[in-house]
Amino acid sequence: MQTYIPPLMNIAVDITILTVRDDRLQVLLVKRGIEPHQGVWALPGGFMNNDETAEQAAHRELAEETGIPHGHARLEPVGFYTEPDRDPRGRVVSLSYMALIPASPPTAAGGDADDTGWVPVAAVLDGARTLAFDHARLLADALEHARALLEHTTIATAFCPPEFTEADLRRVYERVWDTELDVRNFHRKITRTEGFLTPTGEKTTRDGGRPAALYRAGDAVRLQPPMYRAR
Amino acid sequence: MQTYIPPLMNIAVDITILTVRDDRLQVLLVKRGIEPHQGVWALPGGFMNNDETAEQAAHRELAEETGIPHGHARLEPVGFYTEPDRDPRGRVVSLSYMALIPASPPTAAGGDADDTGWVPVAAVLDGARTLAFDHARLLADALEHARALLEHTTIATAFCPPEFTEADLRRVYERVWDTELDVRNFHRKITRTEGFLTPTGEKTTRDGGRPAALYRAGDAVRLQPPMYRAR
DNA sequence: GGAATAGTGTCTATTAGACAGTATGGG
DNA sequence: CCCATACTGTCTAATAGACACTATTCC
Repeated sequence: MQTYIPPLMNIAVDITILTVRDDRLQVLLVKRGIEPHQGVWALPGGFMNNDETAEQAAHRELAEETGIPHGHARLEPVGFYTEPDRDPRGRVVSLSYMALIPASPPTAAGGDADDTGWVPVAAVLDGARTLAFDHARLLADALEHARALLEHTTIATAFCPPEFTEADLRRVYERVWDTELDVRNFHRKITRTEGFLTPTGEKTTRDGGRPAALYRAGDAVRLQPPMYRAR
Repeated sequence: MQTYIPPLMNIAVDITILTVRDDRLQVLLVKRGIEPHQGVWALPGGFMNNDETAEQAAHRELAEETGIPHGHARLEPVGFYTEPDRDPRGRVVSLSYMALIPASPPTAAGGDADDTGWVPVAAVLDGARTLAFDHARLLADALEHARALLEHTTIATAFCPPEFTEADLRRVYERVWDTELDVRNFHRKITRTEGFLTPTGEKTTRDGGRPAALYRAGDAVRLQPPMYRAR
């Protein structure tokens, strides 16, 4: 029996960064600077180096391409993509991560603002905006993953700034699930789930309208029982 | 700017095959024939070839190592494992799949029976049985994935033979979740969930005891509302 | 007082959880 | 009749779903 030499392949990490901006769910994209698909929008990402984990690679690429500093996004693994012909350069397997971040962070503190932008997720899903490679599928899968996480975990607070109101949190659910929720039932659910919210005692200041109570994310990670999407 | 050459790596697929045998949850393992970890039990798997997807590679390795024919196991992707030092031979990224199969299939129709065996999952989790590489972690993650799938999908029928009884299905839940379920509440849940079960009209024949009605898996994939594990 | 936003209470319907007795077959 | 296994009904508790009014602040 002769020695078997296993094939070598490139491994990429691709990251779907989602946020709620302008009351719409948006995804952070970068314009590709090189072929293939030069000038086409794509998910941020890149090849994994030999001395790093996939998660470290994802954080590094995020910092390089979009200016999101290491550790500012809590990355959730989504899945892997292995079709042999998914990259015209040759065999590339992609590992996909997803993160939810609050609206309006510095989107390009280290990246190039011209080549980094928020795009409404709906524009990609309905085909109005084409992405490079199979990134539209990565995005769709990441979105479904995010939707499921909102049901079973308290991760929605990761979409919000450190201090947020009930309405902020509700808008996250509504825009990610693309639905409208009953204000009163939502209130009951999030306030009666132990550890979901920690009241700060502070209130918003604003022009017009009653000030809203501010909350911080609580300790709970699981949402049990879950928050249901439309049956 | 000089041309960037991305690192090349080996990609392995590893498969966690679970079944309920002898009223215990068991996992299909193979004894490694080569270094590293020669003679140690490991999950079936191997390196991905250049012209196949990860799922095709998983089916191929299953057939080669365990005799489970291509397509006889419905493979569910679980996740990826990328720590740089997880394989002493060098950089190997593993893609993990899981499948649930009925008890007592031919375990080694194409594999070597001496090197293929069922091991109680509990023996691995409690440390009584050591696995090669980080396969104990892959198994633990795959098990958690299976447990969650049982909650939200009708996949438990995949553990059962084509025709099965309520008791068969209940034992699957009980052994995967490692819990005891109330017979009556379980009956209500599975019979009132549209599309979970299709009655065949047949009954078991057996020595002693009332014959049980036989069912086939229904059309439904999602279990909505879910079947809850202990709160 | 008007505009804008925040914050809740109640009734009903569905489902889960707890619980024990009857039914059917073989010997 | 005894044994073994299958099958099911009811009451209660928890939670989701539907629904509308009051509260607070700014102008």
